[in-house]
Amino acid sequence: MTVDPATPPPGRRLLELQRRVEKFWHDTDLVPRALALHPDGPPFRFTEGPPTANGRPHLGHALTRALKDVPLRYRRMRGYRIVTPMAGWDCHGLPVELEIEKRHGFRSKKEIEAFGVDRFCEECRASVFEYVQIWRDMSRQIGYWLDYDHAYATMDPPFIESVWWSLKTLFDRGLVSKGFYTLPYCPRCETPLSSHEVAQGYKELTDPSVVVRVDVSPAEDGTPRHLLVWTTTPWTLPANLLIAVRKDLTYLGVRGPDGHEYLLAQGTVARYFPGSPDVLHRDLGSELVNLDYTPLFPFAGAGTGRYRIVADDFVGEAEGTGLVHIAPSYGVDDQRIGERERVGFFDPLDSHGVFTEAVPPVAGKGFKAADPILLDQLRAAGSVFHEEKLRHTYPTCWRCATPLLYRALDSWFVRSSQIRDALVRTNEAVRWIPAHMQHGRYGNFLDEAKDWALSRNRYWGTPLPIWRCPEGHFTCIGSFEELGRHSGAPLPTNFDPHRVQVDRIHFPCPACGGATSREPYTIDGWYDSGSAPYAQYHYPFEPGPFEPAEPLDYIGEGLDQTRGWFYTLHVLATALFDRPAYRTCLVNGLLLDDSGQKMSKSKGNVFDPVTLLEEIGGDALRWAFYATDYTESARLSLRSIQLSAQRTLGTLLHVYEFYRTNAEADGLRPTIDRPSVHHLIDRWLLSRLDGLVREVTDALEAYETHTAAGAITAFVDDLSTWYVRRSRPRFWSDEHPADRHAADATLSYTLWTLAQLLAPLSPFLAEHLYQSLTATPFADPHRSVHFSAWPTPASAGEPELEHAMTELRGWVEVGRELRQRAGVKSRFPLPVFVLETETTPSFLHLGPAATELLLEELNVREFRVEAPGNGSAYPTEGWVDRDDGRGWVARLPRSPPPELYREGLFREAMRRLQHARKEARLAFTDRIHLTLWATGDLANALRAHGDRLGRELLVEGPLEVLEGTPPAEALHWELDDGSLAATLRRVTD
RNA sequence: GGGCCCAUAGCUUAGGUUGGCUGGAGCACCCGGCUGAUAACCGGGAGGUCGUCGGUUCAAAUCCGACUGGGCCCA
Repeated sequence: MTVDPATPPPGRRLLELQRRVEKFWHDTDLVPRALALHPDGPPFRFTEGPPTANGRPHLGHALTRALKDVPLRYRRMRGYRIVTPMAGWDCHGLPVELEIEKRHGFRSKKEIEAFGVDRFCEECRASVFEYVQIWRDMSRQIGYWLDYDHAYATMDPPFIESVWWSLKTLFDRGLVSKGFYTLPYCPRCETPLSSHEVAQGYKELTDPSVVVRVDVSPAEDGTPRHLLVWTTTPWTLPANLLIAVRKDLTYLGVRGPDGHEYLLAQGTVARYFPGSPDVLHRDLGSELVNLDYTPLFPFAGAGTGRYRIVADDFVGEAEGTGLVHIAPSYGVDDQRIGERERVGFFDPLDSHGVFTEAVPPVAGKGFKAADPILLDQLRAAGSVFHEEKLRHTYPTCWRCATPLLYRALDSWFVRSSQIRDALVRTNEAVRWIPAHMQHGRYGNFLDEAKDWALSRNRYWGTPLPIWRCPEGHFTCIGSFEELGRHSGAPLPTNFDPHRVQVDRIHFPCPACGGATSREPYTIDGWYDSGSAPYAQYHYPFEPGPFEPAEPLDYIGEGLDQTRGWFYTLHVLATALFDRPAYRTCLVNGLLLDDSGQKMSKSKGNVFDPVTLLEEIGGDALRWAFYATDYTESARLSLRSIQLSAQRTLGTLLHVYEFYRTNAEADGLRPTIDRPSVHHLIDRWLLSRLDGLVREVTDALEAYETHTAAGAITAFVDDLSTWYVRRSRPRFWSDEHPADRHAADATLSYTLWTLAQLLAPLSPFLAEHLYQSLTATPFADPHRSVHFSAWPTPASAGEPELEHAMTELRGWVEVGRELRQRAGVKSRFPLPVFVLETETTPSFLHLGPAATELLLEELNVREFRVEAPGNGSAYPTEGWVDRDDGRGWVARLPRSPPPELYREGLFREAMRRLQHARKEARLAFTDRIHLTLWATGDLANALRAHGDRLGRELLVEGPLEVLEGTPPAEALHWELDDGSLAATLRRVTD
């Protein structure tokens, strides 16, 4: 057997073995068989958070999918039945509609309606799965095992019917109702959005920041007086109906440069009047209430015709002037105050956010475009007191990036605020990872749970199943059968509950008999995905694994789902079943690039996971994700990803290659049963291994993937750099076949166990290792690491042995340091290593084998422990020492005596000759003819150890060491003590 | 303005819940070694005000408070 001079790098080899493993899984149809394991095992309930398959996956999706996969694989190996590993896809909503709008160049709903809502929806349906193949490929490459052939889809009629069932259940409990609410509204999509949609779209924007002056009646002495009012949305000024102050704030009347008097809150004066301006008046806010002012833009039909100051506690001094302009149509507080003061609403924008004729100066202008025009007009009128630009985060539409506006609208709601106490209570039963989510970010959010804006004025979504008659009676429909019953004829068997079909259905109002029509809304797509735990099984219409009393055992998604899926699952589970939706919720942090910036398309710092996986493979990427605590945001660069693969997985592959090379040479079979071992280092390794099994088990029980990976990394390092390095000669020694067998069995058993521990973490490498350690790799479709049971520790381990070994390794380090200081290479044996101490080193209790290990590692002939105080026996010239100041002094001679020096020289020569063998591409077993030329001490050294040299280099016939001039074709080396030359020829039989 | 999280070497980080000997690793760097794993391996060196300030304590990276910086969320 020859050594392959061009072994590919670990990254490449990981990818190659992944392909081999994938082929095996594919050819044997292994994945579905693995997913169906343990049909009688205890259930482990899980629901896949459905991604939207009409967009490409990004790296964050790969992260979440890898992390979600680990507990599922682990539980399966522990004998659980996963209920159920069903993939799922989110199909409805604006993202899909937008793609179709783009395709046709539509810019408004009018164009969609002209095109035909039914055709539009058909195109939406057809495009939903545009990228599903890329998603499946990505999931396969990252090793995220789900049943993709039987995935649920939120647009499937059975899914929708379950959603209708849940809506009706909530409706009957009074938790779904219609009202006038101030909502974030996208003028481009012409629909309101929910708070969790808004959360996705905050952006840095620059807006005008303006303080306008509003006239009030002059002071008694005739000095003109003005209120100072701050706004960043000048376009709302035409809709102003009131100005608010806070009762308990002090307001000052300050003399301006023009001599006029300006009113503003005391705490804000410094912001607009530098120095110490004249204070003409001092009033409490309560004294200003009911003061009339002259509106900046008085428009017919607006308000009550009287413009006045009111009081409200939401006013503060932190920003602006402490006087707040109130436009009841355009803000949550504005609406509340407007309703309280009974001034009505004035909303001069149409559904596109364009001003109507009600505001002539800007009629036909979009609300944002109106800002500069209105400002010009105010400047011309002398009403602008102060202006600047303000950079702040402002909500934009999460899909089309249009700035949103808050406006009061008629819409349908889930009254989640009514069940706030229950939401808080059920959250107490959730185990959040990280734990601070429970009462931190998520808990705080629940404490202030607002009503959930449910209806969308859109087309492609689950239609709201509520019909209304002219009298205003609402009928909520909870099943297709019920709808058929109401309409007097059963629905067709292929009934599709989307618009427009469902809009065509009318029936007599059960209350008054009037003709009903469906409320023309679709619902928030987050309601669909929040329904997945029951709707994926068409609950309650078909028998299935869903049990109303049982939360999911586990879900996992990114932090961005706090107000998204985590929330809608929770609201629906609490409202419908009075329990949490999930017992354990894994929340992973965001991905940042190597400079700590959030990865986003606009910054151009995103990795395409598909390309990345093609290059480095799933295990390498997964291992990069395990490098840090996933609950915190992770910095990733291409380099860091490649490195983390190299470190543990690459080293492990090398260890396996080492094992395989030796085992193959000897025709040995791997041992997968735990060997009974006697050799010290074998016992040490198996004790370490038992400890590792415990550590990894504990970590995976606690969902601490990174801790499990870290423990494996540390173990692989010990395995490679101590066990294998220290045991190497045992693997090819013919002198002690029993010992050789023990080493072999220990290593193969260890690799076998490692394969199982790695199965949840790096499923491809684990399978490769496992298969390679069987007699017939990739041959038996019923053998897979992913069918195997999770390993259990075979013993309590030998902690004192592990501890003593650690100490021994510490003395090795000290010894090496001394060697380095003495300037003696490891190849030159030294006579003794002395430890001066009162305490017996613990490794001495392990018997002679431990000392032997130390002697070999340090290449010294004797280890001696002496009582302190013998220091005088070691004159400083001949010795180097290290005193740790705590009663331990280590000593080493500065140089070897002549005989040992010659042995070192001999080993120097050996090493070069062995290298030459390899260069000549000889197999370990090839015998050679060898002639040497050497000078000086070197020649003596070679002659003195000629037998050994001949034996180890497999020299046939007599070994000659000549003096004089070697032939030109000989190999040639210059050593410290003379030159060496050799001719070397393979014996051809 | 409010909330949550984070801050340890140039970079990635362990340790922190339970305060205690000289704060561990890996990558990169410099020097050296090894050679039946070879695009691998081993040792040594240099590199740390453990973000800043204050408090508790015999003793603080660790506990408490404030601040600064970063990230995320909300208003």
